[in-house]
Amino acid sequence: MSLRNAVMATLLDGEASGYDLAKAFDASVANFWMCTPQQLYRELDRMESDGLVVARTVEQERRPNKRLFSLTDRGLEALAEFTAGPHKPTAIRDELLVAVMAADDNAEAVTASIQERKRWAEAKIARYDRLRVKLLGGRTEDEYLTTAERVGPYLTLLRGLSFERDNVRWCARCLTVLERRGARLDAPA
Amino acid sequence: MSLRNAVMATLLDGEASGYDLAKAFDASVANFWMCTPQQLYRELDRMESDGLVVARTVEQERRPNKRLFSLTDRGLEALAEFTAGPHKPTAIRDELLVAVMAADDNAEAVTASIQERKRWAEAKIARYDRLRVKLLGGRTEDEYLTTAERVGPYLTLLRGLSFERDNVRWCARCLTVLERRGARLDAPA
DNA sequence: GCCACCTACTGAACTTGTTGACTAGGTCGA
DNA sequence: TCGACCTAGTCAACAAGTTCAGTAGGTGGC
Repeated sequence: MSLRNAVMATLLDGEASGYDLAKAFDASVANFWMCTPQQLYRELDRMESDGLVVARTVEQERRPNKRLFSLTDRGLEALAEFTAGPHKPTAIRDELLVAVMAADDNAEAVTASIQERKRWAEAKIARYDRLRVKLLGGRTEDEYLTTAERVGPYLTLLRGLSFERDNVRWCARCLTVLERRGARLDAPA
Repeated sequence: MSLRNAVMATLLDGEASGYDLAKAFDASVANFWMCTPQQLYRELDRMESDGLVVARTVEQERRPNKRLFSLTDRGLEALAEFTAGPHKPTAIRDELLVAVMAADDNAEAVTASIQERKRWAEAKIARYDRLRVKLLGGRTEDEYLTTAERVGPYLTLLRGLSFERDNVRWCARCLTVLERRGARLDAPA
């Protein structure tokens, strides 16, 4: 029931197609609300029939037509109601952490997975940094935060950034620990 | 399909009832794998019929009977297969972040939510710290990490700890930013 | 000139996850 | 002795999420 709110918050940036939303989610919303494109398309249909968004079809040449969605007043209202209300605690699902919990029986494989995650987090940091620079648009952060119309998307981006940086640090720590234990097991003093 | 792996990783600590698992999840696994008790009970039944766990019923006086589950060899194998394999990227769902993304239209309410989240994260840090002290059992971290039989659960605990500390920092930052903007809007120089 | 990826979706089947209510006795504090 | 919370679950209904496949033309590189 709450994917809609993430969609509406994204539509505050202006009208977008399902496809646009999928890209936007992939680029930054995924940090706090993961979903597949299929979910978006389905949810957008429902939201339209609930009157939260309206679609306008844009015919395109040499490309499939697209439907651009934008928020209605009802949508804005629903979003405001959501932001006012209480929020469920963070729900995380991370298979790597499950694997780490069981790592002691399979240290090598898990080590490889941690290394991969570390690289992946580093790549994500680079992408977020680029997005950040783009959002700031030449202003300093301080200028931006006091003068920009909206700071919400910037604040969520900061959360994603620090989450991934934290990930990198934690991965490094795990690697050190597992490596040392590996050495100890190979040559137990 | 992957809740089972979280359950099996938890059962490495020894046999447990559905109720015990629910508590264990609540205390620490929830950081990387959220689930409701109902999910656990249902999944345990399925795992039993798949031969990954065995149950032994313990009759109790003055208390409902319980079924203690433990890993079978098949379960251990399945877990090893999982830890070896590739892992899906982290999936996060956080309503507060959705609200923050839309915060610019409703700063006061969102500010309150952020404050609440901050307090909640601080409480969680305190609980994790207690768990950590308990796990260490008087040893220094270094001693523990080189000598303990299993370090997996400790490493995941560290991830939870740093996640919540990061949460607290981010909340504080958001509050500062929103407060300053609030002041600016009330008295626009 | 072929392969791979991009735009922009749609559909159906299936698996997971959530919510609420119910059972039933025990313990603990005011 | 009353209400609140703890142990230890079960059941049913519903909502949400995942997976796989398909459509169909366009663009870009080697």
